[in-house]
Amino acid sequence: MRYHKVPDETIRRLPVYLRGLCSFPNDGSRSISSQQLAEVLHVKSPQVRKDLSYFGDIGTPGVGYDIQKLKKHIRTILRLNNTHCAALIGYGNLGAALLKYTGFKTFCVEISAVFEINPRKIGRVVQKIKIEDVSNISSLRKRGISVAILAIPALESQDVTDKLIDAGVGGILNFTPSYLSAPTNVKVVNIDIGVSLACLPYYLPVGA
Amino acid sequence: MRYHKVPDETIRRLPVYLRGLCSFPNDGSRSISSQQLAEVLHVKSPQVRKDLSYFGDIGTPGVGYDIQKLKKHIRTILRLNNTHCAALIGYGNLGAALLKYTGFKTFCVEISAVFEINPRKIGRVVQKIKIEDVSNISSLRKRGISVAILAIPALESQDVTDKLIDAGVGGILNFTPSYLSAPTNVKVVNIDIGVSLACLPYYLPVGA
DNA sequence: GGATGTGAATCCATTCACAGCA
DNA sequence: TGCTGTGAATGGATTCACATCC
Repeated sequence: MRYHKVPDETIRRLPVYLRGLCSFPNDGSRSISSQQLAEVLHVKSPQVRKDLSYFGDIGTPGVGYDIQKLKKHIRTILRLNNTHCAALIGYGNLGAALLKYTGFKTFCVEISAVFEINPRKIGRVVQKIKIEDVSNISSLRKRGISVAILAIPALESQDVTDKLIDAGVGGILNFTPSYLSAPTNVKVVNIDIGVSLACLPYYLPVGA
Repeated sequence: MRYHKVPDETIRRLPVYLRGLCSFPNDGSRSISSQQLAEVLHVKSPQVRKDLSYFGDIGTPGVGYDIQKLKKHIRTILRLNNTHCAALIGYGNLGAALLKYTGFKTFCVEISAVFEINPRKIGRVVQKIKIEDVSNISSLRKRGISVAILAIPALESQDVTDKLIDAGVGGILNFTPSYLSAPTNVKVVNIDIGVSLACLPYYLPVGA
């Protein structure tokens, strides 16, 4: 296929496809069509085909996609072949929940370091991980950790972000309600829980 | 302004604008321009203007937007004038964190009921709320609760969703990694934590 | 002068429709 | 025949540029 910039939206759907494939019976047929996959995930089949086509000819015309090969292919694209270690910044209510969250396993991502500002929490061992002072963030580069999850109060978010960037972190999952300023080579994905909830009442039928 | 369908993206930005306005000094100038607001929130100023223009002439040419009036206006649009009560389904790690989450206050949304499947948790009182059996979900309609937060395992998600819809819930914030089938008059907003994290490695510089 | 509100233009993503291959 | 891969068409949302109004 000729060169095309891969849309962010496509990248975002690849993990969804991967999870869909993982939940597929491994024993039965070895192949799956774009239509079958689309049906399970509630997306359109041309979307699946176009998304995958950005990365070369992965499927077989007349047959479909080999399930195992497709899984491997998506993992390779997303760089999820070998386990990624992530740093969790902030061990408050949300941080603690994220540390126990099991939904990262499918994607071979694992939280392997936890940082805190609160001195009372530093040094505690949680889920076999010793909570470190945020000043230790600078050690992330030599520890090979380049992904971070930010679950701290908004006020400190930019300070800590700067530290993360200094430490060579290239991807940040931001749970704070702040815009994080970062260079273009650092990817920030925002999850704004408050905003997501605040949208709902708008859609309620009038009178409810 | 003539009739135009309001894009979902616009609705999603309104809470962001609202939060931005709330953090603005209340004492100083009474007005704010689209440019000032855009700067704080890191969006483009024509975007702010177009978003707001969907709802009539809110601003004053040559002056800007009256901060207090704009806040009130956005709250009215989003139906956030009076406090909305929300039901939390699932008191696991994530559910517990969400119950303590303080980021809903800005938007006048408050969790006022908690439901669980696990009998060991039912009856416990957390944050002054007594955890109820999921079978009680049917009581939501007469309790005037029409928004729900779903933080349960994927397996049960559709079953519980059906219960919520039966109970008249019109908006669901879905933290499960499943597609929820719902009628068009029920709004589902998805937060897929695993997928959001799984996207990050793709953007890392090669070799990292 | 200065900032809004908005049609027009642009950009981006989704969907279609079909050529080409197994 | 059946399904992929893809250029073309469509559909939406963002951005521009300017007429309009305080």
